This record gives sequence, C-alpha cells and structure tokens, in this order.
Amino acid sequence: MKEPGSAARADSEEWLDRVFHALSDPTRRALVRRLSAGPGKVTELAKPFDMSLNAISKHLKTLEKADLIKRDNAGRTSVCSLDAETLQHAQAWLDQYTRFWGETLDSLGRHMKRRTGPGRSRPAGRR
Amino acid sequence: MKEPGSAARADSEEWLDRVFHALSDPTRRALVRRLSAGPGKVTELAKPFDMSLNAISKHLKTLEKADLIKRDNAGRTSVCSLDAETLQHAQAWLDQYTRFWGETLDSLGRHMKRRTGPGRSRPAGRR
DNA sequence: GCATCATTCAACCAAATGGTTGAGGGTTGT
DNA sequence: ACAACCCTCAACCATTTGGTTGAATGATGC
Repeated sequence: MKEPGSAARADSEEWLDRVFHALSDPTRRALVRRLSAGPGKVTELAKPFDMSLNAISKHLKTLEKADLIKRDNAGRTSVCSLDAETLQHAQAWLDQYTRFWGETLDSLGRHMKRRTGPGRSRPAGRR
Repeated sequence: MKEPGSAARADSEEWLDRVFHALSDPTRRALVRRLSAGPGKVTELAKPFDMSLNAISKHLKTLEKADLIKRDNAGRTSVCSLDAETLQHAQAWLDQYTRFWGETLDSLGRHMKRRTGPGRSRPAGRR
C-alpha cells in the first residue's frame, strides 16, 4: 500500500503530495507532535483544540490518508498513533537536498570544482 | 526575516505552513529538484512544464514566500536559486520525530510489545 | 430495551488554491 | 524610436480546503 520505497517512479510522488500537505497545517502538526508522545483516542486528541470534534476527525483523516498515522479501532473508540515511517520517507526526500547543501556549506564548498556532469548535482555557485 | 530558529512561539510556526505547503505540490517539488542542480531563469525553468509561464511564476512566488528560493534580479531576467537553509530547517523539524523513531525501529523495536495502552510509548523530544 | 458516549458521514459555506488569459513594465537589441 | 523579450500583475474560473452543524452508526452501561 505504501509506495515510498517501492514504485517510486515519477508518477507516484503522490504520496509526497499528501504527506507534505498534511504537514502544512498547524493543527495537524500539533496532532503529530501530540501523537509523538504516545497514541491517543480521538476525543482526547481533540480536547486541547479550539474547534469542533468533527474538524479534528477530518484532520486525522487527512493524516491517515497520508499514512502519517494509523488507527486502532477498539470498540467504540479508535486509537490513533503515529506512523513515523512515512515521516522518515518525507525526511529522506528532503535529505536529497539538504545533505548536499550541508556539505557545500561546510567543507565541500571550497574544493568543489564545477561539475558539469550529466546527471549529478551541480552546486549552485551563488552569491 | 526568518524565524525558524529564533522566536519559536506558537504563532511562528507559520513558516512551516508555508514551507510544507510549498512542498506539497509536484510542480513545485520538481522546481526544487531542478534548482538543486543549479540556478535558472524563469522561462528556462518553465520550459519543461506543460503549463503557462504565469503558472510557473506563481509557483516560484509560493516557493519564494516560503523562503525556499531566492531571486536574483539581473536586468530583464530574474534568476532563481535554491535556499537550502530553509529546507534544512524543515528537515530539522521532521527530525524531532524521525530520529526518535529510528531508534525505536532499530533497537527498541524487538523488545517492544504492542503497546496499545494509553501509557505512552516513548517520550519523544518535546519542542 | 433504551439512553449515552465515541466517532464518522453528509451537506453546506467562506476562503484559498492552481490554473487560465490578457494587459502591462522594464530591458535589451537594432 | 521601436519591436522583441522576460517577467509580473490583475481578473477570472473551477476545485479544494478547513471549518461549521446535524444526523447516523455502533459499542457500553443501566
């Protein structure tokens, strides 16, 4: 079901759409933060927020569709918990860009000749 | 003008809103990818895409407002380049959650019974 | 069986998003 | 001066988003 690692071809970046979109909302990030401290029932998760339970339910659904959380349905309550694997995949995506820049800023900057190679990254020789 | 590190108030997560939102669009991610290989003029950047130049201009503006790119205005052309620092800040945010889970998956994973209890799994780093 | 709690579904709304086209506004070249 | 070029601004449109309320579903408790 999850394709971050598997069919990661040009088409299936869709999951990144969902993940980053899910993370672009402060309420949902707050939910992620809360869930990072342990699972919780929906009503419990909703309590701190100044909006209807339904709103939170929708936010959780958004997070779920992004595979950022999973639900454990136990009777009449459903317990949500973080699925950090997806978070890691998102981070891995960012890593493609931040890593190279970390190097550039650090040490690579000076002994980096302009590599006009075919595919590989070429450090922006900026400013 | 950038507050990722400084005023970490509840409100100022706004920049994360912008960054993650900016990254939630495939066109904009493609632009980021392209820019990671070096700066480029707007028309040049727009060429590979199947949409109007104006659309790309707007996407670039979104990326700019998120501090993900910066513009260098040279005469009638404006050259965009990646500002990976912001990308790094976003990654740092994710790191709060993925780091702790990396551990969990690695070592903690096996002696970790399914903790469906309300107890809590493992205190993730707060803040 | 019936009321109640926990959660989701459905309809609705205002606002934002992603795209279009068309009109400018500077810059450059002749 | 003038046309061509690069890019942004403005208006517009369809669709999505984030929120609301109200009803429906389903498990629990009396």
